[in-house]
Parts: sequence; C-alpha cells; structure tokens
Amino acid sequence: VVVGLNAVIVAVTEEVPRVLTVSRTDPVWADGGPADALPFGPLRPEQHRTLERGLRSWARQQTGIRLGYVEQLYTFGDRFRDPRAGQGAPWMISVAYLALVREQQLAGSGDAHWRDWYDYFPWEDWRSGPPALISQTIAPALRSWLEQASKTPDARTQRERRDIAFGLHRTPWDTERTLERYELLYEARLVSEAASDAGEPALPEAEALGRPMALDHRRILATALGRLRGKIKYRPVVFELLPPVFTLSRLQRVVEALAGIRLHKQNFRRLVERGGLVEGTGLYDEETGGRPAELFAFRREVLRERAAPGVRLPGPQARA
Amino acid sequence: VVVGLNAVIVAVTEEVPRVLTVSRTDPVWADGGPADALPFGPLRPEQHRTLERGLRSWARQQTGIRLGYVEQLYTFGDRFRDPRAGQGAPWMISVAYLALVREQQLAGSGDAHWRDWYDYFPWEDWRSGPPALISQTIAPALRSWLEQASKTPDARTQRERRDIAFGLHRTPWDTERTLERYELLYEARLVSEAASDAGEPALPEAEALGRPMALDHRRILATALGRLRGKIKYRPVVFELLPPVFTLSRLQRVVEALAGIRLHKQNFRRLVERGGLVEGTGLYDEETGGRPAELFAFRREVLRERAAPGVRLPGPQARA
DNA sequence: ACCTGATATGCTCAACATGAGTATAAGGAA
DNA sequence: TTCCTTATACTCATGTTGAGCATATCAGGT
Repeated sequence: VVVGLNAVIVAVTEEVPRVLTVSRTDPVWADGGPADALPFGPLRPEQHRTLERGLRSWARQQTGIRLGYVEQLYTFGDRFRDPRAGQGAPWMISVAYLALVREQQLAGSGDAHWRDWYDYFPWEDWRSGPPALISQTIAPALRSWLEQASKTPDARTQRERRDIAFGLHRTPWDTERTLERYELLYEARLVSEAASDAGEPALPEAEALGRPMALDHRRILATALGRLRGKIKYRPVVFELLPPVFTLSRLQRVVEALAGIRLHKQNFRRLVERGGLVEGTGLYDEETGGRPAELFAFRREVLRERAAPGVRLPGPQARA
Repeated sequence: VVVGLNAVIVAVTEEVPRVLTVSRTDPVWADGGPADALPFGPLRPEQHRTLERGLRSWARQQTGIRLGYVEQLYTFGDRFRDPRAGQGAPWMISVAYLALVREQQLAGSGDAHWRDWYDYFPWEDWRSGPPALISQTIAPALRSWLEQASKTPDARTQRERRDIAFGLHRTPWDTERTLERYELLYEARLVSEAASDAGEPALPEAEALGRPMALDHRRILATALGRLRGKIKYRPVVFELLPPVFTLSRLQRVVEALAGIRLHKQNFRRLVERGGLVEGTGLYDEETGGRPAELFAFRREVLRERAAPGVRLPGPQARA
C-alpha cells in the first residue's frame, strides 16, 4: 500500500475562485495527452515527519507556493483510484488536503496553473441564475439514465437522490452537495472520467460537463468545493483568501465566488458588520469608481464572542 | 507504510452516549495493563475492496456488529501515533470512521464493551450545568501550565486558544470543540496518554481527567464526538441512533446526550415538529409514567424540502 | 456648477424564528 | 380526590432575515 498526498490549493481573484493544477501526462490513460492534476506526491516516511508536512513539501516543490492555512479533507482509497489496480500495481490511497492562499503570482515553476474551478464544474455556478446546463443537459440526461439503468436498486430512492442533488422538482439547491452531484454524473457516465475509467468512449454530453482531470482528482476537487462552501458558514476561513484589509464588496464577491450564488448586498453588510466579523479601519479605498469604500479587517475577537462565526449565507440568492 | 482502520461505533442508550471499545494489551506501554481501544485492523489490499469495506469487516470480526451508517472521520498519521515509530517499526497511518448504530446487545464476542463516552471526556458533559471539573481542576492547571511552558510561542494566542476551547473568560462553550480541548489537555500533559507517550510519570490531575485509551484512540474519539455534535445540526443523523418510532422526549434525550447540554423542551418540540423533521404516527407510548406520549417517526420528505435538515440545537442550554 | 452613472452606505418594515415562560391534558399512585 | 409525573398547547417579547427604498460620495461629461 502506498500513501499519496494531494493538495487542493484555492485562491480567489476578484470574481473567480481558482484552483492550482499541474499538468500531468498519465501513463494510464489511453489518449496519452497531458491532463490537469492536483499537486501530488507520495508520503515519504523517511523525510516527512507528518502527513501535513509531507503535503506542504510536495506543494512547494511542484508549484513553488508555501502554504498557509491547510486542513485535511478526506482520504480516498476506493475504486476510481487507479485503473491499473489489482494488476500488480500497489494500491494507492490518497490523503487529500484543502489549502487556502491569497492570490499570488506563480514563480514560473513549470507547469502549474491557476484555473477557474467552475471550468471543472460549470453546473455549480449559479451567480447569474440557474445554469441552463442543468435544465437543458443534465436533467434530461439523468432522467434517461434513471429510466434505463436503475431498475436494480430502488428507483424511487434514486430519483430522490437526483432531485436532492440537483435541486430538481421543487427541491432547493444546496450549494454544499457538490460531491453528490459529481458522483451522480459519474455514475451516469456523464463526465468523461467515468467513461475513461470504464474503458468506454465518452458520452456526447460529457463534452459540456466540465474539464476532466487525471485519475480521481476531480472527485477530490468536488469534495474540496463542498467542504469549503460549508465551512465558510461557521468558521471565518474566507479571510485566508483576502488581504488584511478589504472592502465589504470585495469580501462579498469572494464569498459569492465560493458559494456560487449572489447575495443581497445590504443584508450581507449587516450580517458581517453587526455580527462582529469585521471592523472598519477608517481607511478608504478610492478606486471604486463610485463613492469610496471603507476598508475593513477581520475582527479576531469574534472568535471569543460567538461559537460558530462565519458567513451565514443570508438565505438563497438575490439576483444581480 | 501500513494503513490501519479504526472504527468509532456510537450508540445511545436512553441517557448515555456509548462507544464500543475492545480491550487491548499494548506491547508498547510500560505498565503493560490492557487498555481500552477502538476496534481496529490493518487494511488488507488482497481482501478489502475499499477502505470502508475493510472497516466493516474488522468491526464485524472484533465486535460482532454489522455496521449501518458509516462515515469517514479523519486520517491520523502524525506524531502521537506509536511511540515506537522511527525505531524500525513501519509508520502506521490510520483512517478513522464514525459509525452510528442502534443500541443492541453484544453477541458476547470476547472483550467488546459499550462505554459511556463521558468516561473518557468528563468535562464534555454539561447536562447538569458547567462541570466543576473545569473550574476546579482544568482551568487552574491550564493556567499554571501557560504561565510556565509557553514563553516560546505567543502567550496571548495561547491564552486565547485556551479560553475559546474551554469557554473561559466570558467565551461561550462550543460543544463542537472537543478535539481542541483534548489536544490542549494533551499538550499540557494533563491526560495520561501525554505522559505515557513522553515516557514521563502522569501528572496528579490526569487521574480525574477521564479514562485513558490505547495509542491515540482517545484523540480519535474526541474527533468523532466533535464531528457528530456538529453533524446533527444540519443532517438528520440522530435517527440512525433511534428505533423507527420514538417519543419526542426520547429524541430530545438522545440529542442532549450527544451534545452534552440540556435543551428547552417545548422549543425542541416546536423545532422538530414544525421543522418537518418528524411526523406523528397516531400511536402512543403508555410507559411514560405520566400522560402517554405520541410516537413519532423521521419524516423522509424533509430531505427534499430543506437544504440542511438537522436539529438546530435551539440556542444555549436550558437547565433541568 | 450641474447632471449622470457608478458605487457605497443607511434605514425601514414585514415575516419569521427563537428563548423563555404559563397553562392545560392525561396518565399512575397515595 | 389529591398529588406527582410527563406530555402537549399556547403566548409573548425579542431577534433575525429578506427585500426594498433612500441617501452619500466619487468620476466624467456638458
């Protein structure tokens, strides 16, 4: 058994949430072209004193970035991992971490790239309303898949699962169910990794359903997205993605980028300001193009005052 | 590198939350006596098709219980793991899972026992008010530890950390920070594992600060407790611990047992009933000792209706 | 100087949720 | 019957949230 370490390194540049990827030519895949991959390396017991240190060291080596905030995400070790498994290759289980960094230049070290994470999950971005992709492509495809495939398990349960995952049939959209959505699409063979893993040609829909990644890295990324979306609600982690001072608009744009929904501006302001999450600095940003905006800073004392300080995501989305 | 699988198997019997332990004579510990341990076994790539299956198989083998609801908790692989590490022994990392089961008899298979989890964390039970243990033992001990040891890292930060973890100095008690609390006590050498790991004699306070476990199993258990306390708030997992029908009082007692706090009865009822989490069955439990209580059942449809259905923990604790 | 189009920031208000009771119902036992 | 116990119903002040409208302050053009 080999233990691997994967890093999902996230930053937000104004409007877009980004993830750091490296290019990787995977010997396994038939088409042989290089695929996007997460920074990755095996745990080396001789060198790495802890899992997290091992991760930091690999991330630094492969992307040049020194990580700050890091949290463990999940350990992946099931099917999906490596199609070679069982043919003499060692079983690889992979401990994935989520890291949050402030936007920064890449030190040119090779093939690392910041990519919009919605390139991988176009159906997750609801900031300009419910994506047409869902109603026009995903919903029909899932319907026909359910009609065919799932006679075996309880069809009711499967339909319920689909509705809950994608907010169909008067079910609300739950921003955190990113993994469930990806897994459903995978099972329905609608994302191209599913076809590749099974050694089949991809379905035509797969083209529109996001950029693929190497191995199960897109599954890992989906896990990270969901976890981060959940976490901003009860821990002040957004501030890891922002400079020490920022305008409330900027804070809001970052939260919106992560959550994939739009928020009501005045209420958002009230939430973070009166909730004691931020405090004004008395300085102003004059570059707004309108009235100057006060610069705010994270208010550390909130950690003492409230049990679960975070950005409560004031209800469902408001429109632009 | 060896990968281990640990199971935290939880059940609630009326008033007490229990965890399933096995007795384990640890060759490492000096005193040699058998210690409580979590069901555990190494991952066997030849036999186990996935991590979770491996876990289920070990749990079944060691305790006779067939697990239902299972979720991955965390992967432990850092220091603390095994004092032998580095002396030629392989590095063991351990993937821990949380399992919820309904109370049941043990099939007599050897040394498995249900134990009140507050035996391991006596400071976590606030159901009859703030534990004297905290104000009388923990707070003073942490204070003197902070005065001595932590000149090195920022003392302010350390004090803040302690206050937040244990709800000192007008900070609210956060039921979910179980791991932070255990880790703080560990660092301060106030739990006996800390002394054993360091090869030192235990501090006198350690006696009162809960039952020790083998290796880092108490740390794993602390993680499980925190996770479960968090999860009941936004996912209907409590029902995994209850029979199909139950009275609202019983539901409340289970939630209280897990969260370690008391809740306002009428408001709790309003919360779960009007929140659509349960529905009355029209049947009654006559064994209440007072007016018969209606039997309720989990209302599955709530999954469609609400994004994060759970037991919101209606505010801070009310007293008995 | 005055308008226009940006933002940013302030304030209001109805609807709903929450914390903390008081009151009533329906059992058993003395 | 009275008391004790538990369950269930209702109330009410307070807080929180969703959704607007209103005002402030900048830049640029006329």
